[in-house]
Amino acid sequence: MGGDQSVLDEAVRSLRVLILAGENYRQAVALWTGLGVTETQALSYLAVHGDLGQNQLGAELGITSSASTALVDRLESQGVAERYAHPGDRRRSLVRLTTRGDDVVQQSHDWLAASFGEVASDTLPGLAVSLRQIADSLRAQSDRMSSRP
Amino acid sequence: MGGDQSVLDEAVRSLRVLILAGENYRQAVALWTGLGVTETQALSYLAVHGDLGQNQLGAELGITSSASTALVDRLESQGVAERYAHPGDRRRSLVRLTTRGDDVVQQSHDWLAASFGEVASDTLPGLAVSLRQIADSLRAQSDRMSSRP
DNA sequence: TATTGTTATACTCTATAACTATA
DNA sequence: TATAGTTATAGAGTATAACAATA
Repeated sequence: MGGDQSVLDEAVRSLRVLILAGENYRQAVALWTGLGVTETQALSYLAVHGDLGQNQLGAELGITSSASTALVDRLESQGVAERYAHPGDRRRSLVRLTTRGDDVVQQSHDWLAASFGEVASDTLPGLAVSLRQIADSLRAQSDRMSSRP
Repeated sequence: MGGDQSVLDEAVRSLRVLILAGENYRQAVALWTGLGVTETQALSYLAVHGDLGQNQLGAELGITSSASTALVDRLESQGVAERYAHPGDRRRSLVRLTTRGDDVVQQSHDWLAASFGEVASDTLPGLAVSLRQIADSLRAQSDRMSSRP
């Protein structure tokens, strides 16, 4: 009867709305902090993955190495992240959050936490797992798409 | 013992990763279709909300009315959406997807559907509800943030 | 030779402000 | 007067390409 299909369609629709809400959230955080959208994405990546090489960070964000240079310049001038030397490879700069960058991340953490307010607390652990599975699959899917343009 | 807190923290972390994956997905769709990021966001909004006024669409995307004009100009020149007259208010232009715009949405629908591949099918209906709840709360939260800058 | 990052230049997209047309 | 959209101009952010330093 196509029940499976309509269930999947509904899930896709919800995911689409969530992605749009995430992009809206990103703009709101950027507006709130006075940073740009890409800057706040970078802070979020650094919070999740820990310190990254400058180009590695740019690759995660989908920008070129020259744009990465400009991005980290802005992050440093705004005091939310900083370069430091890679131990053992003098070509590389690693990037880490400053205390002020951590503050921004913590603030956005609280805002994200509030968005779970309507979710029943006993479903939260399973939901966290599902969100991560979707994120990982979506990332893999996007990378496959990008690799054959 | 802080168990509730750590469960919530883990959920927030998963949501953060999912938002980043969504932004990565957006870039991949833009690259694949040859459209810009904002264009593909607009197509997604039109798919979810149905036809919208030009400025209304821009407001959803967080851009100004002049940027909306330029955006819809691009959507039209690329053949994925089109203006049509509002019946009864000659100031307004409504925007709708073209057949080609629908094709883009359908293609991205399939990509999104694939990202549910690792989710157990019996959890899918409840998951769809949770995703929508999170999206709605996140959107409301972001609007609250934006209204006091 | 390959990799990491920087600089110079051009392009795309968006914001601000002034304007037209309609309600 | 207020609203929907357009145009002109300026600015932010990114891409491309050429380059320097290190592996």
